[in-house]
Formats: sequence, C-alpha cells, structure tokens
Amino acid sequence: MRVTIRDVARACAVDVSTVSRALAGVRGISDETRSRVLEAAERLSYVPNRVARGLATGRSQSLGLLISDIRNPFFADVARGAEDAAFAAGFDLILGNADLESERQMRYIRSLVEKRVDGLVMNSVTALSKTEIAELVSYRVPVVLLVRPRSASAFSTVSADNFEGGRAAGTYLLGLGHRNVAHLTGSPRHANLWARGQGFRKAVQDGGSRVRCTVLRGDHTQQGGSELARRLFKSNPEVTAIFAGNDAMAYGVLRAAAECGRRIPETLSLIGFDNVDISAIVHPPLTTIHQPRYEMGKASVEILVRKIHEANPVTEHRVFGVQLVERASCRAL
Amino acid sequence: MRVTIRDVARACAVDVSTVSRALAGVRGISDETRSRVLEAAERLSYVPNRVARGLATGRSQSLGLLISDIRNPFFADVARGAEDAAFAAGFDLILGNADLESERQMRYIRSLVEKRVDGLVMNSVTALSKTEIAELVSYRVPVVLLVRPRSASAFSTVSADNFEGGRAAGTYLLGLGHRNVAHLTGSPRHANLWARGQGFRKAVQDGGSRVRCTVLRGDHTQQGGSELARRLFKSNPEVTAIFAGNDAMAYGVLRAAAECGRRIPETLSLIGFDNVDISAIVHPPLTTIHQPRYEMGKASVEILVRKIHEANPVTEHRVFGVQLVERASCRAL
DNA sequence: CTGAAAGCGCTAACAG
DNA sequence: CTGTTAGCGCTTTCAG
Repeated sequence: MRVTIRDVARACAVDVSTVSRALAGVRGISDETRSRVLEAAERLSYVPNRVARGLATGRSQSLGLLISDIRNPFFADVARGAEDAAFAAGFDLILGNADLESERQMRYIRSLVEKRVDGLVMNSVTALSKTEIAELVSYRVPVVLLVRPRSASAFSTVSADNFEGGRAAGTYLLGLGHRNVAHLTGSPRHANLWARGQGFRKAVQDGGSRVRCTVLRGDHTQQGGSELARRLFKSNPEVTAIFAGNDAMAYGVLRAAAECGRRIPETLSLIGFDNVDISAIVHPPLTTIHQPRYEMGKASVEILVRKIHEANPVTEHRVFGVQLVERASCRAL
Repeated sequence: MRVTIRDVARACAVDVSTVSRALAGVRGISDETRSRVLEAAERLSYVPNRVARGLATGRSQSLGLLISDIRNPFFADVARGAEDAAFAAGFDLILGNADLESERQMRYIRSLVEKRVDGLVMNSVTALSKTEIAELVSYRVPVVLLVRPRSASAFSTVSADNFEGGRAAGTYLLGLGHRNVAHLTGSPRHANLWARGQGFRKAVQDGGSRVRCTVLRGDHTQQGGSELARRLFKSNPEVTAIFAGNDAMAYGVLRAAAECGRRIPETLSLIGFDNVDISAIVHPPLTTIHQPRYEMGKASVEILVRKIHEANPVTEHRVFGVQLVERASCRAL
C-alpha cells in the first residue's frame, strides 16, 4: 500500500488536515509543525495522490489538447508551445489526435470531460455538427480554438492573421512585377485557407485590372499541390507566379515544376504559407509566410488558464501577426 | 452542480451501487433494471466522473508519454502511434517534453506519478543519474523505454535495430565500390547513434583491409553535420562516401557539400538514418535507413498496456527491423 | 439480483 | 494555529 497523508499525520502526531495544510503551503500554520510535517513526508517518501485531491477540489490540473494530427509539424510546434505553457502553470496536457473526424473528436471530448479536464484547446470545431457543438458547449468546459470559426461562438480563439498573410503574398508577387498569378488552395470550408485566399484576392484587386489571377482548389497536401500545379501548367502555361495555400502544397508544386521542366525561380516564382522547418532546406529555399506556431500554442493555454482561474471568464480572441520570409523561390519579372 | 450517480439512482429508485453495476456493464444484474438505469442516465445527460472512479479503483486509465521534443518528427510519429494504441485500449495519453534534461524529466515523472498514471513510456533514461533511476523504479510504475540502455535494467524496451541499420549502410556503400568512407555521428553516450556506428564499423571491417574509414563526432544536428562535413573535406578530401548518424546531420552535409562545391551524388555519396518525411523532398532525395517510428510508438503502449493488465508482468524487449530506402544521394564509384 | 455500508485519499468549512 | 467533521463521486465487499 502506498503511503498516504494519514501515515504522515500519524508519523508526526498531528491531524491529516494539518498535513494537508502544510503540504499545500497555505499560511495559518506554524513554521515548526510545517517543517516537521514536511520532514516526515520526505522521510516516508510520501507521494501526494492528485486524483484524490482532484476529487476533493473539483479540479484535475490537466488540460486537453485536441488536434488533427501531431505529425503535422504545425501542430507539433503548437503542442510544444502549449505544453510549455501548461508545464509553467502547473497543468498537464492530455493529447488527442482527432483527424478532424467528428466521431473521433467527440469520443475524445467525452473522455476528456469524464476525466474532468479543467480546459480544452482544440484545433477546430468545423468538423462538428450543430448538435455536437451544442453538446460541447453543454459540458461547460473552457475552450480555446486554434482556428477562428467564421460563425460567432462562445469559444475563445487564437489564430494567425491569415488574411494579412495572403495579402502580403499577393502584394509581394505583384511588386515583383508578376501579372499572371495563381493561387492553389484547398476546400473553401477550411477557414484558414479561405482567409489566405481572400487576402490574396484583395491584393490582386488592389493591384489593378491588368492582373490575371486563377484559383485552383484541391487537397491541401503535397500531393494536391502537385496535381493542381500540373493542371495549372496546362490550362495557363503563361503563369509566372504561384501562391500555395500552405508549404506542403508548395512542395508539391516544386515537384510538379521539376517534372514539367519549369525552373523555380527562373521561370516561375513560388510562395508558400507556414514556414515549416524544412522550407529553408528544400531546394530552392522556399519564400513563405511565417506564422508563430509555438507562440500560438503557448498563448492558447495561457488564455485557457486565465479563463479557468477567473470567476466570470471573458471569451478572448487573439490574432497573431504573420511575416513574409524571403528566401529564394521568387524572382522579379 | 453536475449530475452524479446518485441522481441517476434516485431517478430510477435504485441504489447507487446498482447504477454503478449497470454502467460498468458487469453481469449479475437484470436486463430490465440495467436498461432502466441506462435510459435514466441518458435522459439526465449523466457524465461519469473518472477521477472519482480512479480514486475508488486505483487506476487512472491514463498513460504518460515522456519524450525529448515533440517537434522532432521522429517523436511526432512515435507519439501518434502511441496515441492510437492508447486510444484503442481506452487510455489517455499525457504528453511531456523533457528535452533530455534530467531535472525537467524528474519533475514530469513525479507529476505523472502523483496523477497515478497507470504506465509510462519514455524516450530514454540516459540523462538520469543512478539515484534518479532508483527513484523512478521505486515508484513501481510500469515503464517502456524507446531507447535500449546498454546497461541491464528493469524496464521494457522498444527499439529499432540500429546496429543492423548501420551495417546495412556500410555494406551498401562498400557494395557501390567506395573504399574511402566516413561516418559522422554524435556523442558516444547516445546509445542509438553508438549502435549505428558499431554496425557501420562492422561492415567496414568485413569489407577487408583496403577500406579507409574516418569517424567524426559532433552535435547530432543539421548544424553539427555541416561542421563535421567541412572538417572532413579538409582532413580527408579524397573521401567518396559519408554515412550520417541521422537525417538531420545528412542535411547538414548536403549544405556543406553545396558550399564546398562537392556534388552529391556525382562526387560524393551520402546516406542518412531515420527516413524523416522530408528525405524524399530534399535535393537530391536522400538515401537513408528507415525505422518504423509509428509502429514503435504503437508497440510501446501495447506492451505497456499488457504489462498493466498482467498479474506479474514480464519485462519485454522488442526490436524492430530497419530498411534501406534507396533514393538518389548515392552512386557507384 | 439488489441494497447497505465502508472506504479510496484528500480538502475545507467550522469550532475550539 | 490545529483538530473535528463532512463530504467529493464512485466501487466493492457483504448481507439479504
């Protein structure tokens, strides 16, 4: 049997409540008894039982992190930021990979609620139906989202300024003299990709009427990028610049370009979005839009923790600025 | 106040213990009362409290995953495998990034033990001192390690066959006709890297006396790979093939080679270890040794779960085969 | 098959 | 400042 608070109490002839107080480090206990208790606890190698504590206090000191896939480097960075913030605040982080599948996502949510997590940071709720979202809300657990849903909601959010990023990409390309540009992106239901596209479109519109802009949609993966690029090269061979919805797609473009004999950046400029680690390693080094992933993860649990501690929590929306990282995949016309 | 098992009991005029039995799905309860209880639970939107259950049963149904850094794609894959296996077995996974810092690692271990995790999968214990390991053992929590320590220990392990991988790299290079080869690696304290080097050395020895093999040690990072490569090009300019201890180092070599005007694979063959995702994207696509990361993560929690359920658990050592993935960074002499 | 009762280990008023 | 007294919500003997 494990040594409990009672054993410690017995060992120094005090009540368990006294031990509890000493261990909790509250004031209102004499220094002498405190150190006596602490010494005894140490000697008996007492290990507090947080689940018992959790039952008594109603707080588990753990948070849930529900993302689509930790293997996506974006989420790995976010997770690290989240984890560091949680660690600093004395919380543990329960990880869930939900693949944006609503059923899997709900199973996780229920499981986490049963474990009484004190809060939840989630990738997104876009895969959830209205009733599922209602269920989530009914659990009354503080939630921070990493994707700002277009509909208003009770959840706090942390996101990057995707719109501005898209616009920056557009003005950069136009500034380089490109007048026949393309945007390769994913499903319009993907809020982040959508905002990037909108920003890009805005830049193009502001660039005057002489610029041609073709938009192609497909899978927002390397594979998808390749396919779209090939289609683009056929339908609009005069295109001189591409804005890919994310870096993965940009790598696909890189591939397709190599196969189709289009040299980057000599005859085709390419800009991505994300600034994944390998962007600097790939050939040619990819010009892209950087979003502060680690900071976003960190901020999301900081907001969450604040929300947990506050009496009547406010829903907060924090958007992080993005930054164009100029490398070698774009060239002036 | 949340609805508890008592509310459900009251609602169908039975005792809480009956509700408990119905919910647990044990036999020895009439189908009629069971369905009545289940229906009431549903109607009241009862959400079981797993921390209370945990206190009563002594099991938390959660596991700890303690790795150095989730941003390392190797661990991201492992984590995903671990998470999938945990999910399938009804366990949650608490993530900890310990950076191989012993203090941080111990803080996590203590915190996880306080939370009464049912088991622990850890990257490695090599950063821990003898007393720290003793402390870990004293907690009597089932542990699976992802790095097989060279010393015997009470922990189960899951690892890749690093020795065989190193040997495969060596025989492959020799088979290509290379007779002046180099191995760039990290600290000899890093058990995996060490085994790879030993395997490589073995292949070289088996290759006869006419092959020259220089070994350089530094940081096992891209940066480190670059520096070692530059040093190598100075000290042994006739080298025709390099085996990098991991892919990150190989990328560093790629960089250094480009800067020093050595073309890969034309004048220099390069082989890595890990088969990180980008290996296929980088230029030239990297020939490397693949280890089944996802499967290793999966296996580690499967072993852990088995260990948890068994009465007198056996420590198990599972080693996964590796595979040479031939791409375009090596050429016959 | 079901109810009663006694905890699991800890916290939190409330007295003294 | 410390002890007493109730629980937190659930499981689990032990009777009936």
